[in-house]
Amino acid sequence: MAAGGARRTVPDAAVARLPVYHRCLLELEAQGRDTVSSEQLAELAGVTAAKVRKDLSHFGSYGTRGVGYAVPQLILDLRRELGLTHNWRCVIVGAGNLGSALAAFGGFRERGFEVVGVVDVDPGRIGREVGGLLVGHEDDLDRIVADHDVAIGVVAVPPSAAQEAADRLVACGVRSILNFAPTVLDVPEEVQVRNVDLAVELQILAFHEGRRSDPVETAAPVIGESASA
Amino acid sequence: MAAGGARRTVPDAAVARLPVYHRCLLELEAQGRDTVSSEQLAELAGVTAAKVRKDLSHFGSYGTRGVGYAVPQLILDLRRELGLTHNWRCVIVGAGNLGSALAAFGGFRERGFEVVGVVDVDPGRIGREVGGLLVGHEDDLDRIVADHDVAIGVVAVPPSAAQEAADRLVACGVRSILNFAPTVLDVPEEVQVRNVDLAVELQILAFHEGRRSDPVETAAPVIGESASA
DNA sequence: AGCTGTGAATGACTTCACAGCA
DNA sequence: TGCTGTGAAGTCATTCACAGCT
Repeated sequence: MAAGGARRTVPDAAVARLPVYHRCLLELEAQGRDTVSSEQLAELAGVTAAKVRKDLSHFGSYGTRGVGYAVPQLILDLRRELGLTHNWRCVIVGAGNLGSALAAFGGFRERGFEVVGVVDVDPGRIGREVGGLLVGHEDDLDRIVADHDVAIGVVAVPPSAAQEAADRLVACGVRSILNFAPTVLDVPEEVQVRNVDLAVELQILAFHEGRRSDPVETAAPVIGESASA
Repeated sequence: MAAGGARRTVPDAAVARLPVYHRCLLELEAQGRDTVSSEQLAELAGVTAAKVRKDLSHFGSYGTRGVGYAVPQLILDLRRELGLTHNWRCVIVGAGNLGSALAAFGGFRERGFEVVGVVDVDPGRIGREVGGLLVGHEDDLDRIVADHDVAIGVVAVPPSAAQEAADRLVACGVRSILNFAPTVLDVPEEVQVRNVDLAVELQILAFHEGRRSDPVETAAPVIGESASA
């Protein structure tokens, strides 16, 4: 918890936005822009200008007053801060629809992540090729993680198998897990988990959608719209 | 955002957790449990007991003191609150790896969502079958949305095509979009967007992984990603 | 002038702690 | 007794507003 850790403490909310800034800056760079103001970057990232400035100030990346931020420099700073100066190796557990789609997704490599293995327990899937990799057996996990110094495990199995998949990853020494299974994983404290539950995302949309003037048989009728950025 | 209605104003952070409670309760129900305490539900959902109680209190779902919450009743309350009393129709734009995986993903239907169409612009994909549906042309979008009263559009196209896909959905009358493209969509104020950028999730993991001395456990769903701009 | 960086103010969310009911 | 529901306190995050550099 409060164990004396890193000096620079960046709020979680800010951390979640840094990758978005990074993405926007790459676009700007591709367009040949060499400076950008907090307001312009905010527009691109879909946030407020004050947020951009405060977020960037957290790790002391200084812009130039009267001008803005130097795009290439800021990209470097963000890359360093996000640990993207080297590629992170990932392994995907589960070669079903989602796991295969993730393995084949080209967007990872160019953003600093390399999928070095895909494993499954289903013999019908083992040996197939997805995204240029052969699907291995789950027992190969240990070797794959060790051989490639894998840092991140992706859980893309059905919920009933998710905990076991996580246990295996943890046993192999993986300390960061991206979990697509609709289950809360039980892992040791030093392992960080991020959950992406697609149905949850849809349900959140549905919640807001339901509070418009929707023909759902709810007790309360139309109530003031939300929204406004 | 989320200025909120007059009466029941549920904080965004709480809304993001309701689907998780709902999911856990379904598990409990399947196990035959008929009551659950805030502490037990918290354990399952990976949050604190106080959070559970406060979240549930927001929409006046009353438990029984000394006992806990009645599982079936609470499921009904959550279903009503989340607007899951009827199925939501969704359409997926983009029949690439991800779009196909989403279309074939069985987990949606059982959680209240039905994919009624998948469209693409690539002639090579049109006509193929994914998840029991034939991939249609993007020009069919209008008809699909109208015919099935689609409420939610899923953008699963490359970033360069995402804005156009969103524009089309909006033009068809869709007011809720789940965006998997790594781009900030520009949509009218009344349209709500939730972004899921897989590379961003990995980058957030990498950030924490990069600060080795200070492990962090993160289990919170992504909030603040929803836009209304 | 233009725009960043930042304390101070505001607002949102979480946790505490306990009264009150079953 | 056990557990919920909830004000109050505390923590975290966002916005404001302006000093200060270019």
